[in-house]
Amino acid sequence: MNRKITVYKDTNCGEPRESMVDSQITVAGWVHKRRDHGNLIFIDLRDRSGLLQVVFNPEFSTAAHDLAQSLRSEWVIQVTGKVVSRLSGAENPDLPTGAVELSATDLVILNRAITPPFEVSDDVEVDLNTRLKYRFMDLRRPRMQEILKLRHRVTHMMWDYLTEKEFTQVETPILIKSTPEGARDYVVPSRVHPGDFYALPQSPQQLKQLLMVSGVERYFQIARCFRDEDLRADRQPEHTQLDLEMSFVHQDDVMAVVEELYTRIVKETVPDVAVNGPFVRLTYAESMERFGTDKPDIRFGMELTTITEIAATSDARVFQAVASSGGSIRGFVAPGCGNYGRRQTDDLTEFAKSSGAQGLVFIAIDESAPSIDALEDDHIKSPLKKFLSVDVVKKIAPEMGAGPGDLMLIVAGTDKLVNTVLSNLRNEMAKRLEMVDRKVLAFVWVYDFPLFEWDEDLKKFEPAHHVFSSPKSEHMDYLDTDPGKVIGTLWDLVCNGSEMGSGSIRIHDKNLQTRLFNIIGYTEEQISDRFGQLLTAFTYGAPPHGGMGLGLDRFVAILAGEDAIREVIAFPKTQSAFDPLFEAPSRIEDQQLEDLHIRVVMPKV
RNA sequence: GGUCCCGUGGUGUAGCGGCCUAACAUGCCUCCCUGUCAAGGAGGAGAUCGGCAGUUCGAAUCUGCUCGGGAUCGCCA
Repeated sequence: MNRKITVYKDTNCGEPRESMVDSQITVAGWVHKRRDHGNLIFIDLRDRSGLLQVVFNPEFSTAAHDLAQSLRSEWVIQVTGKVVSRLSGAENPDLPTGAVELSATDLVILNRAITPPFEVSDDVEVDLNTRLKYRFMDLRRPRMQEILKLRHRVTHMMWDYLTEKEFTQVETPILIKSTPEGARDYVVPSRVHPGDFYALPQSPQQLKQLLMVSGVERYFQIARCFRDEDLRADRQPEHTQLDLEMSFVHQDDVMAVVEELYTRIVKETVPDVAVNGPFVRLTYAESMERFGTDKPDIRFGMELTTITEIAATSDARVFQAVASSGGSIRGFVAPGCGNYGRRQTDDLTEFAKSSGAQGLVFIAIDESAPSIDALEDDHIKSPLKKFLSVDVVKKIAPEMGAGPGDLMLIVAGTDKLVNTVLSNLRNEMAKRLEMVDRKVLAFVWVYDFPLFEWDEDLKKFEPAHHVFSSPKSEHMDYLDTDPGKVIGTLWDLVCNGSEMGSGSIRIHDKNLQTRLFNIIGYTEEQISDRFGQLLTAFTYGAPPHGGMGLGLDRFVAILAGEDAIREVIAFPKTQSAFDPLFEAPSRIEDQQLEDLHIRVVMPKV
């Protein structure tokens, strides 16, 4: 053993094995646990590689043993000694190093620690505020170390793979210009230009398109993006995305790159998780029809069925009214839930209402029913039973694919509402019925999104995705006649029901881009102020190009099996966008404000 | 901005109108202990129950407001 990792240690705690018995080693790390037997002291020493049991025995070194008595949790020490086999029967099979231990001859205390706020261990549940306030301690936990390493591996593979594919990484500025559409900007005052502000980028969108005009051809960046919007489990004010853009490509070229990259990452980082290949492809229309959402979780069935016409033939007023007003009646089958009691169905109704539904219609088919054909009145349970004849149920059930013992869940209303409610309800039922296989990653490309969405409140078209996406060439005519019908060359990558990223083929023509801005109601002034640089660039020879922005935090969270992205971010913020460790945001000095030409006006209480 | 859940020694929980001058586990401190690894044994310190106001003879326990955390709707091109 003649190696040296650093001046402080030549071996990592997690390394010693039987084969190293009799070697003289020096390790350094944190006191994980001490067990003091008086004349014999055991220390579990921890570094990032794992745990090693160190024994202080006065027979080998009284000095080290005496000093070891003072050791406490989380002290930082350096120990030299000999690797020895453990006494027979004293091995610890739970520890990779459990067959051996370090018989200490020298102990150096590198630093002491006050009593930690919580134990550095995976099995203690600690209040989130405390964890974040002491994030430096929280990150010592093996699980958090593992996540940090996982995240590193993912970004490393992105660099490697994209480099292999001849992408160039380019950094774009963090101080850019506010373009106040979409999310709220984080804003930075300028000292040099009184009254003027920079904004932090919501994404490097315009910059990467400019890089395409610059002839970079293949660009990527692990880019930080900022949005001043309310937080969620899967949303932080700053998040990281894999941003990439390619010239001379069509949709399939971009998808191929991302699909290969993501598949490779999943296979290498979480080999025990199954990933579907090739990724499923669904048009937006098909996804909405079958799942009621543009981010379908396809790990389970329970797909939606439309029964507007059949349901309208029943005596149920709700159904008749919705059908005649152009709404839809849709539902899905919860298999084996025909025996749900009042409490369970009430619960589901409540859930549906919380998603915006007026109500939830369910039809339960008793499992004693011999078949749907032989269905009798007694076999049916439903709040609308009075209005649903056996004949109507006999038509609805086969249409929806329900059999004896099943529960049909039906919602009526506007298309949008029905889809929202049913897709939420479908995910909820999958959770309740434990139909979700956590060892599966089901990737879906959802493509052919409409370019615009009609905003009922503002009475105008809004970009459904973003303003730079190219309309399908065959839909150009609709731009003037019926913008709502225009399909864009834009797509999302979805995994297990969450959006992992979105991409599109961009517009590279000034006139077309201007037409789109006009459709969503931007004035000439707004266009030149916010997008002038891009439009100008387009007049100097812009190649056709397209690309994607892919959420890194969500991807790592999915790989790690975490629900909240804050678990995969080293220093995240709380739901009120506060950092308990630094206590940011905070007041600044009056002098700073003065330098920035800023006066603070506090809100009235 | 709305709705819901949570807030008790360092940490995690119990208590949910008087039995609480607040319990348990763990951590912490002192002492004992040569084979432990959830070490063990003996002893000890430590919270007025997020804050404020109210109801009540009496509040950790009920009510209102407020602060903080979380989930979610709005929002997030």
